[in-house]
Amino acid sequence: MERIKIDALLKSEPVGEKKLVKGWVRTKRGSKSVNFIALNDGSCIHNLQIVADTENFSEEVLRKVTTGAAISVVGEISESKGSGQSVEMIAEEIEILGVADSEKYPLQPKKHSLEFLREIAHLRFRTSTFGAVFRIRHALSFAIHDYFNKNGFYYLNTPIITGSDAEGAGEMFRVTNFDLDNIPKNEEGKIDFKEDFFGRETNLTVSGQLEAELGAMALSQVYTFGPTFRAENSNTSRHLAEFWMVEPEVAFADLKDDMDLAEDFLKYIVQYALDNCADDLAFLENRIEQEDKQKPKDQRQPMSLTEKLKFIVENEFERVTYTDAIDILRNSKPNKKKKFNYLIEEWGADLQSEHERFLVEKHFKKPVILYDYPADIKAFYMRQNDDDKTVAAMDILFPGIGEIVGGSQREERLSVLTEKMKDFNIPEEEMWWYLDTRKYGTAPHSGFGLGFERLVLFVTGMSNIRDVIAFPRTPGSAEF
RNA sequence: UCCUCAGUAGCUCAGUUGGUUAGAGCAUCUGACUGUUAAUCAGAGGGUCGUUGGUUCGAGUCCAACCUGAGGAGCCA
Repeated sequence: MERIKIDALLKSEPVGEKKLVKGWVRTKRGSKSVNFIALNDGSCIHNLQIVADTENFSEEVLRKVTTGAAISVVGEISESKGSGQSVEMIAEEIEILGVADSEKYPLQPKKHSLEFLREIAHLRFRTSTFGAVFRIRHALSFAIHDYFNKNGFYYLNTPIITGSDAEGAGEMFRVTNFDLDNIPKNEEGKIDFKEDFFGRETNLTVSGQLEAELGAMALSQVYTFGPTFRAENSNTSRHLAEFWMVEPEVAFADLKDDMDLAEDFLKYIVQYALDNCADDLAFLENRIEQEDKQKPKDQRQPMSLTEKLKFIVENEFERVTYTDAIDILRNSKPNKKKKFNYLIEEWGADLQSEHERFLVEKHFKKPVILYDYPADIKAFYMRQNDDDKTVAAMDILFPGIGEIVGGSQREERLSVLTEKMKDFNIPEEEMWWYLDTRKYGTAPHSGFGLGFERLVLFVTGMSNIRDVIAFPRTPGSAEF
């Protein structure tokens, strides 16, 4: 008999038919005469209730049906006599595929703290919460490819090992094949990278953007979606040393086109989750509500998870220039009453988390796109505006997450770009290939980077980024 | 990296101004129960109180350093 997934079974409710299911036991309860087994196979949030009449099975078999065990069951589907589920399976054959010693198996049929589950990340997939999170993560990932494919973008795989250290996006992880106890030195006593595997210094990528630009300058529209590495000693609920980033790059597009693309893209992804992950979202929403009940009223979420997601889809993002944002902040109550840790005094200051949160959560109460930032606080490749003070950069800020997207129109004018690189101390000779796109057939182009885990955080309503990636890499932590 | 808080049974936590043998709920095990929904009821087992050092007649409790975790900040996506 062919196995049926529990999701398909619960949706079709084939009452009266004999079916085969396989999965992992969540709980077993019952009396002398009858046992109830909650079985989950990861195909959906729901469990299938298996009813096992103790007369039909040896004590030996039923004793091995414990939380965590993998079993295979054949039985007839019938309407449930109990409440809580509409159909159940009356077991005829139970095969134990893999036992789970109940004295040692760490997952119990009760709520565990997320901190504890992080320590057993290899098993946390088996909980309802992480099942929901990873199904949603998959759906979002699929929606991203779907959106770009429908809109004429090509998926470009940019290198993970990069020879360029000029990407300007933070500390990099060194990639080397050297025997670390015996590193070759040159005549000056410095490390001789000519002897290393690639014949040069190499690192893990911090961004695929520069390479994506090269692709966009021929294919018109490309996107990358891959792992990204930052060796920053960041210990927050929003940062990972290894994370996944989505980076579209579009030729013949200015900053407004870039903002339009990012907003449309985010709305499509969120709508996709609403349309395709209703059960998992409902579970997570309920979970958040239960947690909120423990908190004081002023710390509770103003909107439920699905309300929050619908709000994103249904409302225009607020577009504000950096200059206007500074004015709003300067005249804001927390600034005047000196409640900000960093007071806004003059134009040119970098915005802190508290300022971004004020704009998004208090002032506009919706996603905000900030654009036209001071050139001094942004990267070298961003296009200089006519005012000579600002660059065509934009950040999208989401409630609870902060910066979810960072993008810009790229500097396409060779002389302006090389001038900028001098100011930023970036050697032209290392970037010859990048500059070639400005020498030969240069054109306006734009793009942005989206932190995938931050998107997953927002859509699932989880609060720590380590709980939306299977095996988080953070400073001092690379178990599993 | 900085600031704050925490670390007691498998999990979640309580433990009084330092004072006999360190507790609870859940989980586990044993038994009871004809349909349970985190089943219920009865009983049992389970501890190097994060580590090291110090103060003291005496430390889970006080002090120091370190380790681990969480929240916030910086860096950013």
